[in-house]
Amino acid sequence: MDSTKPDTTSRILDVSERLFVEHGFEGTSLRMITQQAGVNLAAVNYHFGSKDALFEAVFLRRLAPLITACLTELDVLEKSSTPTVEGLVMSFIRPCLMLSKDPSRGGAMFVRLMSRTLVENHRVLRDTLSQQYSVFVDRYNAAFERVLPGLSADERAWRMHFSFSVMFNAFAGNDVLKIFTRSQVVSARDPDMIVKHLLPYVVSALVAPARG
Amino acid sequence: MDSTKPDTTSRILDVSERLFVEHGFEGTSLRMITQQAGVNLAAVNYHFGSKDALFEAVFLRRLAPLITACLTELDVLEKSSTPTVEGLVMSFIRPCLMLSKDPSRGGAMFVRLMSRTLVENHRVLRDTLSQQYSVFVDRYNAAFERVLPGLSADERAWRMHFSFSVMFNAFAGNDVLKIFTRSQVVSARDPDMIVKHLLPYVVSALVAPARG
DNA sequence: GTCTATACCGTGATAGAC
DNA sequence: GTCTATCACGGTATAGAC
Repeated sequence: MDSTKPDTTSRILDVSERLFVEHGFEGTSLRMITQQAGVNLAAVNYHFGSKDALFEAVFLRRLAPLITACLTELDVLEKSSTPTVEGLVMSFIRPCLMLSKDPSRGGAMFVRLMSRTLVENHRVLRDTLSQQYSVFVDRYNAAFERVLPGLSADERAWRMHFSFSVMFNAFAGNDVLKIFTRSQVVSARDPDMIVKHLLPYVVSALVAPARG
Repeated sequence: MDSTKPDTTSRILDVSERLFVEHGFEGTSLRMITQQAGVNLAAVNYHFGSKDALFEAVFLRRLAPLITACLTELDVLEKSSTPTVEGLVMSFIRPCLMLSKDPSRGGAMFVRLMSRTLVENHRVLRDTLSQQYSVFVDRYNAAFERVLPGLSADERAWRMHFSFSVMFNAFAGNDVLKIFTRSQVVSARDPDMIVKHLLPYVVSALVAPARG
């Protein structure tokens, strides 16, 4: 029918991404995917092995370039002038914002799906991610050690843990208890908000003097 | 068989709580619950209406007293000496820690389930919670306004939003990317960690001077 | 009112024909 | 590679016994 028809695997990936973003993992059935992709129900299990593995494939297709972008930002930062805490945090935030502005790579909704999945520590990605991207972890750990020399390794680890936690939560846009922001229905996914409120919050906590 | 046999509704509630904590919402089937509770499969839908409503009942049974405990802490705080930011944050943390040490009310695992559910903005509780506990929101909003007079309503709202976000995430113990704490397998649910690292982190970010 | 047995439909997965 | 048929399991609804 359609002359521009990619192969089965690609069609499944594209349709799945859209549906996972719209309805979440549990809310998307293999029958929805295969129907909209115009392929047979069994095709998913043939090409990917399982629904879990399909989700992992959809996820990693976007995450891998994002990780690379962050590492590139780190490279630039470390080779230029003296790095700052704010610059370091932005080296993570900026690629996330750029991805969220690029509909061809999933756009804002995918950033939200990604953050939600990470925050929720989704069963499907638990083991895969934490091991595959140890480079990312090591690089940021070393970078923060340089800009926060006054902190012990423990203290620095905890502050980084909390910081990434609150940033991913902001990207996920879950609003926790939907509290405290009642006056304005402003979304935590808004890029302006991130630069204006999230960045200062995280930086303040990171640079606070160590307690004796 | 068992002479001390509560009524059907209570047995379902108790068994459900344990299974939800152990296996999560999706991982717990009605057939598991009814089998272990020694009741018929249809009993859940008869007494609660649906699996969703059952989860809500399990959840609210523990959350309502927790909210009350927080409000009581706020009462004490406001009537005594001048309240501090640290005292205010502890008025929320302390009841959570006490609940986590009381196995008869669900214990640490329930605090984790609660936090996970809130962080994940679970479908089942989205609407119920945010409306039912507006008192909680208003009280903390007013309390923070007193101890952070230098902030605009917007700025204060965002900082509170981020702070509760990072605290619930810590209680949920998801470890985000399982990063930065590799040396020690310490858990974010550990009470000592909370007082030692989480509290200072949040307080630092809250009390940071407003940017002109 | 309470409880039981059973049927219904949608889910992910899989074996086997083509 | 693809398709059909079938499976076990999930939440839910209901008729009917007590």
